[in-house]
Amino acid sequence: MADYNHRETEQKWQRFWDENQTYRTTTDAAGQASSKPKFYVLDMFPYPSGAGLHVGHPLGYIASDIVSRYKRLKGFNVLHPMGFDSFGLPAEQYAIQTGQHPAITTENNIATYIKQLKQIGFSYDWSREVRTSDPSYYKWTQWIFMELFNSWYNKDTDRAEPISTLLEKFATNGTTDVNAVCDADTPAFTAAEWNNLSATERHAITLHYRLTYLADAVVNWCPALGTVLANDEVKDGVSERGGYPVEQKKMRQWMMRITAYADRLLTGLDTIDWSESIKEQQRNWIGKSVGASVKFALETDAATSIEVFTTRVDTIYGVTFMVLAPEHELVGSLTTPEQRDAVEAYVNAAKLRSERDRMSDVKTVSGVFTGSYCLNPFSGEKVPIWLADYVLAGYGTGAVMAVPSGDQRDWTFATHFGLPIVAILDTQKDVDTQADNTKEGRYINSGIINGMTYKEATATLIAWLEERGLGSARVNYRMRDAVFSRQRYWGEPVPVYFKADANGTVLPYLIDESELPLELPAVDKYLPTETGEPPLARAEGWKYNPTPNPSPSQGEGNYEYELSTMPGWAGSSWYWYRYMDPKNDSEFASKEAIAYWQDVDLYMGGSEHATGHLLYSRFWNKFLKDRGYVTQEEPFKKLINQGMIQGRSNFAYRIKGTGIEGVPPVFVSLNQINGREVTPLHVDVNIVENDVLDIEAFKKQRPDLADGAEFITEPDGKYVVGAEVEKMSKSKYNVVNPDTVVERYGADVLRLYEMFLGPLEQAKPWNTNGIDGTFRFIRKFWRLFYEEKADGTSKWVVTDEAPAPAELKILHKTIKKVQEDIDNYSFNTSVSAFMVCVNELSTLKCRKRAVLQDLVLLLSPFAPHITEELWAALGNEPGTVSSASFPVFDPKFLVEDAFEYPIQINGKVRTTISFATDRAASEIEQEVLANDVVQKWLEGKTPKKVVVVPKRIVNVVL
RNA sequence: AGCCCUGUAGCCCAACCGGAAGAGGCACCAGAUUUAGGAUCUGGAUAGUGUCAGUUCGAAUCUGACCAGGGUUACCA
Repeated sequence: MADYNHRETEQKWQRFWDENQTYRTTTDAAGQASSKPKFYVLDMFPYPSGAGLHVGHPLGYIASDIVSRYKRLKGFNVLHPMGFDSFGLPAEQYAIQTGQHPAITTENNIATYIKQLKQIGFSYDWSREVRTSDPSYYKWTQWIFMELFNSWYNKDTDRAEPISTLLEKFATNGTTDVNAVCDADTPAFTAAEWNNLSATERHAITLHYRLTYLADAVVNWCPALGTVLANDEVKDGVSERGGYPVEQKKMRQWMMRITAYADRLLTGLDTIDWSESIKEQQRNWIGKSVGASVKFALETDAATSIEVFTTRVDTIYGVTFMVLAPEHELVGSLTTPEQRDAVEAYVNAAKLRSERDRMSDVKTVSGVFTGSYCLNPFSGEKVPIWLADYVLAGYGTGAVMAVPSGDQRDWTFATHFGLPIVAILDTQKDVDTQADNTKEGRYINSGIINGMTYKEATATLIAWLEERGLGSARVNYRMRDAVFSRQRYWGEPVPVYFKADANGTVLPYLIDESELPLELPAVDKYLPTETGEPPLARAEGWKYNPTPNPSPSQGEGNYEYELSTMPGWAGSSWYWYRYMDPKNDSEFASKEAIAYWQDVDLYMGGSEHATGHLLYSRFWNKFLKDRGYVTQEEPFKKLINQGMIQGRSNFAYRIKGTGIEGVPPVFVSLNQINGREVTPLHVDVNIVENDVLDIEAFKKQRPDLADGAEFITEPDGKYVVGAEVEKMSKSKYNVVNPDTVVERYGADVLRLYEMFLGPLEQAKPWNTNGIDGTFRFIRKFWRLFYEEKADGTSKWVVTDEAPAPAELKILHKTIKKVQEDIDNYSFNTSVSAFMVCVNELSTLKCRKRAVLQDLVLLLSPFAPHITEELWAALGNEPGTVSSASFPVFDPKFLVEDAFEYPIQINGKVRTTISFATDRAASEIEQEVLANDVVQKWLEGKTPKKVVVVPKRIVNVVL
């Protein structure tokens, strides 16, 4: 064997692993899975985009693969799968442009992905691969949808229950005992009333309770994409994908009652090991506010009142005006004839302002008086009612009791329109210059709460309100129910059809479970129809005919299916269970498999899913738990967000005034610019090495820029480029493809180098400059085993000699460090620990099998190919390095007899003295003070204090 | 505007519960080897930890304020 050949070796082992299914995880459904403890390592579901992987994508995969391999060596039964979230917009957009079926595009993209992933040597159990767009997978996504449809949320038991328990309650006691999360306009009725209803009437009522339901919702409609978007798919008023404008539109949509779980989604965060920033983002998204709702009756109509939500009911005596959202339903009836023109103008202007305008313009104060008044329930004072667009129709009740002395927005509004400002706490300061939202002090100008503290006042006011039916304590959430419909083709069909009863009322019904999966039909085009219906309306003859066959003569059958499809997050909200039992055709995963694997121990992925996927998955998981299908309340115990890998762009500098009409371009090297006016132009980072440009390659690649160009180089003839960190993207010519790196340096080097770049969770730029270091490391490691001879051949030099203490010390120091680092997900430091180890063993010329074999095992999670090769060369069964045992750290090899103490005088090191590690501090102190150097510094004085820290330092304080 | 993360050699990064600022890598310089380049080996130089205070015998580490960069949310009553 000559010098290490990574191409040959890596391909050999990748083939071996494939053929021998080395990483196949066996959990047999019988439950006797394995006596080993389980460990589930999961990477976030990738969407297989057409561009393939760039060098930033594998970062998290490498880290999770290291953990997987490490845990296997540590005796765990590891589940480490990979699959594809393969429904989605890009394939569909491509289909619209080219007419190619998205399934074909998706298939091709996945093939590229798998090829790239396999090249990096990941230990995925590919036999468990799943794809959300596969009918055998989405059968179960549809099944879960059906379960949601067949469930309601019982607030008394605080969990989801089958709809049957609700029907029982209706039949025995009507709505009296029902404490459910349901629509706002749900009617109340008695058991007798219920029992007299027709089947369709009953069905209509249950629709108010189901965890997925149809509603006319104001949605984010994106005309360019032809679909609605969830709130988390809209960024800055434009679509996250594509950046198209989004407008508000009322449409009939399937909704998910995630708000039923708001509180559990919030409290569950305290039980999981996720980064504080992600948890905080989820908390903000859920947006729980504890407060009260209060009714303000109208001055002219005591029967009608405006309800507000407030978190500071204690400030109610400071209310000097009321503000409604321009969309508020009472606006019309509240407006007096004198104000009508002004109000209408304002409401219309607000309607025209897009979400985006509103957001970009938060400074301008605007509003209009309706002319009407309501009454403060406590003081009975007249409160003028205004409209302003700083009040959001969608939050709380769309109305705010304005307390200018305590709330800055109210203060700004009051000041602008000359409304009164009344202080209500004796500690409030300068309410003439700004609002003061303190809760300290005692109330003034405040009727029944004068002299009370915040706590006393709040309790008193709420009790008073509840007694009179004028309000109550209330919790409000910012989070809304999630829109579940997408007017798209490439997604899961919703297993619902619509049927009219004798009176012509059309209601949704689930298809029969035996008919799952409801497969996506073929269509002639992937666009909405001319009448604006979703693409599925184009499917010829796509109608529901329940089995056994209905009689069409009676008007049965040929029912319309739901034409919208599910959103991207549907398939990814439960996929980790499918990996547990991916081929199961009778359940989404067997009870035994779920009981064994339970939950994900380590979840690796980007933080961009903070409020989308990670919230929806927790929601569905809680639902499945409630219904008894899964065992854990939270799906992902530990979450790590790998940092984004940014691009590092390179620039060539063209002197201004050159490269235009007849003037040939002149490029000047970075250090030769000397204040000249230059235009920086991106150059492909792949033709730059250590910031030196390959001029010939540049000319060839960009004749448009460099044809006939002159290059002013450094004195040594090199053209040095500039560099800047930017997002990795094609347009910036800074994309580095992992395939290129693997070809040149090998997968092991890529893996090591990606980890070596820096802390996993930190964002960092990709810079190929440093990769030579890890490349040298791998070869140096190889040379511990094979020595190169003068004639260029290599010789196996490992011996069976007993290792020396110094060698064992190096080994065990490394075992300890690597183990601790992996446990802390600090992979950059373990790579350098390996470098130290190999450097030290090389210096000692250590060839001992007892040391080197353990080192091979230690390194195998990071560099699986070379270690597999050496493991076999050491005489072990080929292909078994991943099923061996991790070397055991033994502290006895690290024991030191003596420690060289730095001796400080007043914090400055003046000398060092060696002491046995078991010397008592008092003895050390005496000897230190007797030391010549110390005596010299003492100058005969007695030290104030002597600090002796065992095995660290001695400090003599004068 | 709020919250979170990060500031250590030319660059990427280490330094545990405060204990001699440097482990590792890149780049750079010198030497050895080599026909040359590459590769390899040996040796070397460079920072006082973003700024200012505080706590301490002792601060890169803890606290506070500020500055810079990145992320995230955004009128939530």
